[in-house]
Amino acid sequence: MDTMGNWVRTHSCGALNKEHVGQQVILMGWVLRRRDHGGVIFIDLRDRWGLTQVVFNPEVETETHAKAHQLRSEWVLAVRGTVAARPESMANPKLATGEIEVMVTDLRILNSSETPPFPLDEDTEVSDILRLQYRYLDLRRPEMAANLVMRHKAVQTIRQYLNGHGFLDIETPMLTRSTPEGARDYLVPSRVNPGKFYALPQSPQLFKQLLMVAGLDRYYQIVKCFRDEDLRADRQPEFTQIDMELSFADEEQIITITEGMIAALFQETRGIEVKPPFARITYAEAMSRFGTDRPDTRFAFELVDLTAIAAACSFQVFRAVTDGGGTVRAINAKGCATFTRKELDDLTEFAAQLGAKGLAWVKMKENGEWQSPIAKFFSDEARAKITETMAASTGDLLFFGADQPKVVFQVLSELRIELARRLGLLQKDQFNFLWVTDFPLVEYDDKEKRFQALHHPFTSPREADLDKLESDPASVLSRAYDLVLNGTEIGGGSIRNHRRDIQARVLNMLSIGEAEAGEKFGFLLRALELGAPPHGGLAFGLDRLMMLITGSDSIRSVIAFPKTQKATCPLTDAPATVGRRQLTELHLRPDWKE
RNA sequence: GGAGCGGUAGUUCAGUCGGUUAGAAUGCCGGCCUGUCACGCCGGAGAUCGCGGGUUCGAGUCCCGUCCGCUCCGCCA
Repeated sequence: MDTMGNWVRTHSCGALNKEHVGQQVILMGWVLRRRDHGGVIFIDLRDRWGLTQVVFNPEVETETHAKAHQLRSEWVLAVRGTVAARPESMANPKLATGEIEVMVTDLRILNSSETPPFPLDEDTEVSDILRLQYRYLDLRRPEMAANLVMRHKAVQTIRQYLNGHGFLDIETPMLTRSTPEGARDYLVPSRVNPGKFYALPQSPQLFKQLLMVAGLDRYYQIVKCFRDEDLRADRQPEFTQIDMELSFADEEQIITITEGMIAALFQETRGIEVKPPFARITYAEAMSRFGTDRPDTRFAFELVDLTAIAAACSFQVFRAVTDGGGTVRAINAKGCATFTRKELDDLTEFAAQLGAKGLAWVKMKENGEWQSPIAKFFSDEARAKITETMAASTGDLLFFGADQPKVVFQVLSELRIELARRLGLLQKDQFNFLWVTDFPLVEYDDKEKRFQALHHPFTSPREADLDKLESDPASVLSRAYDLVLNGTEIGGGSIRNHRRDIQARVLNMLSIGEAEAGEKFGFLLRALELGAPPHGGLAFGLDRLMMLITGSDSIRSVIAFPKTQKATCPLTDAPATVGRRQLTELHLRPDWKE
């Protein structure tokens, strides 16, 4: 094994090209591959920036060549040599450095490596757990490194943009107290306050509002947040938010500033021009047309309301639903009448898993004829009416959902995405942004028998709806807005309640009593009494944004050290048990049971 | 808490109806090779079939339980 000695790296492994021919260089990196011809030996040397072929020729330097025979995958090298142009026929157009190679005169072996537990090439799909256990090897793979580089660029772009718009980057506490409503908290026991716990923040919501009361006017933070809930491909227990708050701004100003930030982000990371202003849709329209508050608008298959027609038809299944206050909606899968029976059975099963009792379908034949298990239950007129309402023509495939609205919306909204997936309509390079506005302030929770905030309890109601706060809570709309990208919610925010009296009425509406409010966030309510300016803001999910920007299927691909679905870290083996002494110090009982 | 899919050599996978010594590719080790670029050729080593139990003359294969991974529902914005 050698040391670096006085060698200083002159170039990265991605830097050299024809212009460097003849120069003496020193490269350092890892052995990606070795091609040992007995005589000449080729090594692909890799670092974060790229790949350079370095050549050991016995005629150039016999001793160095002999030393190079022992090199293996992932050994760490320093090589000194001369940049040589490859003959025309031997250039490798797949490589950025493919027109040159380095003829090595001196080799220093900085470290050896055992055979890696999995190949670091791009061709093998390695199991997730192995990748996470050896994440430092996984991150050597160029596509993973590229994701982290892209994330770095994104963060720098956002900081630069917000700094330029008068925002201050201000840190807020990680050890704080449980926020009301939201998700389950991660708790941290306090040693010096026996029996008491901090909570890790689900978001800096209350602190950023206090910063507005403090007069700091514009705040942002790229900050870790924590939620102790079950994981998904796009959900980790700790994740990063781009958190912002502005004073003296209304929805329009916040949306405009945000759109500029997103445009800069896509320009700098992907070189993609996205043109504000983004499309907008109200919550009510989104639900009615797409069955969800985060519609993917890259494809059609919109929901059509057939409740009125169904209520007047003779099909008992539909009639029972409409008589029971349910809804009947359908989507027209244009040109999908070629679906096989098996595909339809699969989709029916898919719908069943989402709670559908069945999934009626109609294949459109010539002259408006229906091929469908339910065709016989409809009169000619009813069929004609539905065909017309659905704008259905020969070759189309109709799917019907009949149930309570919640079920129908969920089933059909997921079905449209599944159809698009099967038809290859989900183009990863198409970016459809959509603001969703005019959310209801609250929704009724059947289990808890009370209204719950759709966004959070500090969201302001629309001024026009203020007089309905007590009389008709369900009809009150909020000043909240979400930004949706290709069917994924990437950000959301609202104008907050800056007036103490209105905040009190909202809390009252949410059945949060004065005592409870005072105990949990009395400090915020007090701040509202001491000159809180009108303010609002929003937060973006950085991980989700990066997932979409990099075209990844999971946010795990854009997080350096993510957790598994059971929220463990195979690399560090967290979470782990701790000793009795630590528990005792924290006033926790060491004899806990399942 | 629930549903689905998966777990076989270092890795990625195959393994039919339960039946001989569990295969392939790649990687690894050794040998040969001076222009390859996923180098090539020859040879070799390498398996707790996730774990536990059961059925059977016989289990990678069937049954039960359990652990782990992934996707989804619930949960979560």
